[in-house]
Amino acid sequence: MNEQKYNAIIADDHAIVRAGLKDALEKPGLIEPDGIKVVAEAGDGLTAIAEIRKHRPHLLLLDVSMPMAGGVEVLVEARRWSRETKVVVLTGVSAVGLVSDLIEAGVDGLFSKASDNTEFYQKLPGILRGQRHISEHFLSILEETPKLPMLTDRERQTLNMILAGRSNKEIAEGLGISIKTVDKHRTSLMQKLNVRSVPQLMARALKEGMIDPSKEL
Amino acid sequence: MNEQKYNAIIADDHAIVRAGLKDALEKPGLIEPDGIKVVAEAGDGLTAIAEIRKHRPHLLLLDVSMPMAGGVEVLVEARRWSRETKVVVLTGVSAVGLVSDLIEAGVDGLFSKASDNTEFYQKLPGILRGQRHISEHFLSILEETPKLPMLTDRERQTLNMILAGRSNKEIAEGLGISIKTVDKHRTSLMQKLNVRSVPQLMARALKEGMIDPSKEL
DNA sequence: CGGAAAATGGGGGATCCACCCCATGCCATT
DNA sequence: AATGGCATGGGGTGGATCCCCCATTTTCCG
Repeated sequence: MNEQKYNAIIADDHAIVRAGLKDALEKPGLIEPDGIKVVAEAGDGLTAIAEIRKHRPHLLLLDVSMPMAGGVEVLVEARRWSRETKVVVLTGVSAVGLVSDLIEAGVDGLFSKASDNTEFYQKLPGILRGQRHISEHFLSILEETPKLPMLTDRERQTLNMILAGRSNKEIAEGLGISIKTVDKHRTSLMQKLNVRSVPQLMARALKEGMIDPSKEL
Repeated sequence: MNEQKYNAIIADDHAIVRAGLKDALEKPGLIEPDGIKVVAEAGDGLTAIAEIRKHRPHLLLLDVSMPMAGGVEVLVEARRWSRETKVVVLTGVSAVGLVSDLIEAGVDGLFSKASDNTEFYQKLPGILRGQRHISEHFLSILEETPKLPMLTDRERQTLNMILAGRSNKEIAEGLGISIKTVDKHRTSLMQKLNVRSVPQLMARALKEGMIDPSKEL
């Protein structure tokens, strides 16, 4: 019979990812000597929550982007119904807000889908025994981004107009100030965000999810 | 000994997906009686293209959303350098423009990451032998025709790198062509999209939803 | 085969941008 | 009163861009 010490639930909207994770978990010797039994899978957040209430597993492998309910919601619900379950989140996105939300919600493990799996394999046993591990990648992200609240009013205004595709001259006319002043704000912006061109600035702002379409002049 | 009849390259920005796919491909009896040998993996588009030029494999498993170069771009480049390679695309998104682009570019197989893998496993052998299979899911999507401006291969390639925040010079180096050619593609792009600057181009691409802001570095 | 479209690359010029210098006010906190 | 941050501008330089002109080759399609 199976003498597996731990069981787990996998929640991800991609069947291929679930298959790969299940294979890794259940393979004896890779993570646990006897493997980890996968008792349920879920392709959306609501199913994930239902399965957690039903099985109350030792481990929940969770994707952040899922239909019906995202990573943070499922994490909170998992905590409500199964306090002993260790929740490990795998994410393909590294938006600052999401990462800090997950950590504040008390996630037990946080790994990037893009990075090498060996880190994931190595840390999982410790997490099952009560340790906590956040991938360096996310820690560095959190440290490198107290830059957003450092934006001044004018800089934020300018940034939003840049993201709307307006040129220096158009922004100057829109805000009723000189082109040189806009240039100054833009230069400060780029320094604070550590970029060297407008396209890079836009790409960066998009990646950080700092879009605010509801700003008026 | 391993007498594997086919070899393959896997391109996906998520290591876990690559591991799962590699496992499935190489497992004897699941897809091919002797399994399919995975000769290389790539985590971004440029690496994928380089590996294709190097190995010229029978099969390329390709993700659509990757850093440096997206699915369509890699597909086109794969065709350029290794015409006999069968290209099978796995996608988590089902944007109409993307799907039609892939089909027009001559993709050999198109499957959804979210759907069950059995369809993928069953159809792969036929694709390796010259058949073509587009998942029903995408065919139904194509019924509702969109109308996006017709972009050429190079233009689309250039557009994606512009959206990543790269300059003319960086794009030229990345694609191995002259700055002037990149400039020409960019000019054509802006004419077709009716904009007059890169920021406007990016803003437009945002509005049309032809960009994925939630991408990891 | 022939033509069209795409891709490649170059010259040149007007404009814009990135980034340095500088100064003047206006506020806050100290 | 003073220091510092923010916002406002100007001058100037070098580089990048935008957009014309032009040419060649490759590729695709009827």
